[in-house]
Amino acid sequence: MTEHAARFDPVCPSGIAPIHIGDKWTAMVICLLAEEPMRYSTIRTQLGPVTAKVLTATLRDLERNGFVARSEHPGPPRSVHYGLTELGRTLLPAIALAVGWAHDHLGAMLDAQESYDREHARRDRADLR
Amino acid sequence: MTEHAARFDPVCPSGIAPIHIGDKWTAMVICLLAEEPMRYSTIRTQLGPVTAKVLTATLRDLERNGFVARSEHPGPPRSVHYGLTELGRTLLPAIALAVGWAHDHLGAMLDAQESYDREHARRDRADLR
DNA sequence: CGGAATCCTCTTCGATACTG
DNA sequence: CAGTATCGAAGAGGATTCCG
Repeated sequence: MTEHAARFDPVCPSGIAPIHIGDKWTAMVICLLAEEPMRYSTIRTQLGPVTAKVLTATLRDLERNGFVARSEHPGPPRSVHYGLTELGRTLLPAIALAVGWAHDHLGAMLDAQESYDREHARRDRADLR
Repeated sequence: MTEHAARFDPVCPSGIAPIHIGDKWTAMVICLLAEEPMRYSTIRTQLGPVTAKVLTATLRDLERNGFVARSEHPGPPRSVHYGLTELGRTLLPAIALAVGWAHDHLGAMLDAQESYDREHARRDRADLR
């Protein structure tokens, strides 16, 4: 079954959680490519709101680090496929750990933030007098 | 035995590796506090080249997330201690995984970078003609 | 001693428009 | 289709100075 819509929640915890892989879109790209090699425009569609510039920069960085391999098929219409390398697969446990941590402890972290912010809002109001 | 000099290699891989915990100094602070609670100035000395502003921001963020607890002992001279909470300790496996990954695969990643850069330096020179 | 205030630079991300 | 070029906004991190 082929998915044609974005597959990542816009409020996905990857921006909130304290464990990060690469930069903003890196972990999501790796997760996509872990299933199967994929062409540029497919990655773009699946990710949702990422600009071509940023996606290209992300893929270039992944390629430079040896995590993904790029293969160009001449056209027209031409297509460029990206796939995870063996080295790239070594990052999957790290992503799994990050997801697991978020599942287990993100709620506690958000509660702590709320308490902290509430406490310091009270202090700030008190400081005004 | 008390250490009075910085304990982190200035070229520590934590800035190069693709797995990050929090921001620049977060993982190192957590590693320090994992051994024992510590006062502000001790953390500062152990970390080495971190400014007061950035260390304070890092500790505030950790405190807000519920990862460290702050306890103030009035003076003079006053002292403020920071210690890991139970929630904070849940991040230790993530740090261990990051360190383990770097130990196992960082060399391969750096080799890939070198090949990539060499390859693209050749291409760039060729493109000039 | 443990910060806070201010100023600065560098990088990251996104929006937009254009191209082989 | 798979990018590149340019611009601008925002935040992270550091240097410096001052404070209770």
